[in-house]
Amino acid sequence: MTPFKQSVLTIVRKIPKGKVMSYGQIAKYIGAPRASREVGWVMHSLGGTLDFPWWRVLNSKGTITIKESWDNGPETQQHLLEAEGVDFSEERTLDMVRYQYHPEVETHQISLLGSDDGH
DNA sequence: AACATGACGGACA
DNA sequence: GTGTCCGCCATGT
Repeated sequence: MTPFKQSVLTIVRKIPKGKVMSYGQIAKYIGAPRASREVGWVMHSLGGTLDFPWWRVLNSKGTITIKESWDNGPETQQHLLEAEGVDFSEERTLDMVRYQYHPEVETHQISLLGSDDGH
C-alpha cells in the first residue's frame, strides 16, 4: 500500500452518493496531476470490491471507459451510479458539470453548479 | 533491463 | 464534435 494509493482511496471514499470525480481530478487533488492513469490503476486493483465507491470515478468527459470484458464492466458501473440517482443523458455518458464532486469547495459548492444549465 | 500496455488527459488536425 | 497523437508512469511480460 503506497502513500499514493492511500491518498487515492481516501479521496474516493469521500465522494458522496450521487456524485462523481474524474481520474485526473483525483490525481491533481492529491498532488500528482499527471498520475491519472495510476488512479485508474488503483481502482483496477480494488477488484470490484464495494469497500470503496470506485464506480463514482470515471474519466474527465463523463464517460465510462473500463473494459467490457472484465467482470465489473461498464454496465455494472453505470447501473451502480443510476441506482444513486445519476442521470445518464447518453449511453454511458453523464453530465460532469452537474455531477462532479469538488472536495476543495465542498462547503461552498452551493448551487453554483448545475443551477444554470437551463436548457 | 527493455518494451508494451492501460479504469487518463490534453493538444491538434 | 470526432479522431489521432503524445506525455505520463506503474505494471506486466
